[in-house]
Amino acid sequence: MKKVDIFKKLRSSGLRPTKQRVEIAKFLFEREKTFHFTVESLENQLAKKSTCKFALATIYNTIHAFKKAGHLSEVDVRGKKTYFDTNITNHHHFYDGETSELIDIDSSEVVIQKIPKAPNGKKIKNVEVFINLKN
Amino acid sequence: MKKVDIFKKLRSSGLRPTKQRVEIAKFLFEREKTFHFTVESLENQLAKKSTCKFALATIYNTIHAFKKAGHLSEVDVRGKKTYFDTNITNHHHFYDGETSELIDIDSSEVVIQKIPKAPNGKKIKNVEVFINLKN
DNA sequence: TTTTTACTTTAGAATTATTATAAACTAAAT
DNA sequence: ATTTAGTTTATAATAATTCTAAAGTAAAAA
Repeated sequence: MKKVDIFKKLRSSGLRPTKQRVEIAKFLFEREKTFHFTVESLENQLAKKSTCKFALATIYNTIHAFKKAGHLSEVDVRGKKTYFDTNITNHHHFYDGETSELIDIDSSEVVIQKIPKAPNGKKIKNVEVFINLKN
Repeated sequence: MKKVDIFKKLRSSGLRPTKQRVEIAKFLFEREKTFHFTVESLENQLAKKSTCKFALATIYNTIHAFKKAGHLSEVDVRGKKTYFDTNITNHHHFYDGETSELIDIDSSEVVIQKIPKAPNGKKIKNVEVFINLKN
């Protein structure tokens, strides 16, 4: 992902490209593969990688703006912390309860043959499959 | 569910049948259909239905013991509160984000044709399907 | 029974993740 | 250069949950 795209992501999220936000955006989007993170893990890694400081509130605000703009998705995981995913395509997850680790499953890896129809007046937004793992 | 079964549930969860615990167990298990609840909703309903008082800690402790013993399951839902389910069979859920409502889907209503194999050294514990709803 | 022991309840404090606030700061428009 | 509108930050507030320690209760022992 190029610098230009980082700026595009920020603008399309309604965010001015400040030092902190550019660093966050680069950290999230300037990589080959998508990944999962929590605000806590993001804070730790930013603290290591970057020279400037980040208030927690800044990280929360930025992440939420990205999410609202569709550049990040949130993953349903049991537990206290919220998990985010830079993979915004339709996909599924393995979840390893022992390590609290999430692993992406490509949409094509799961085929659902039968599904109930939505209840009265509701429509199906999307279908998410969680495969819980054990040792 | 008979009184005897309530006591069985308590004992198998390692809990002495105290007044509070019996009331909680009756409220959860003495009904025709399974249902979903949060600790907050449970507290409210117990306060209405019952004569005795319940400390929050008692509700949390009791629920956790039931869960540990397999008499309750926890549902993965995005959000702050934890949802519990008295349906402990393998099943799936509709989730209505607008009303925060969970609806059970019987296992037989969903047929999965293809699924990836578990990663290195791990096994599949179970597969949960979430159908997110919109209006 | 009574006594003893181990487990329980409870109110309130502590913790954890997250969100709100308001003062100092900075980017962009004028 | 100055103004304006948006930002960062430290800290306070909130919300769900867990911990704690004192007072209470069920079950076991005598």
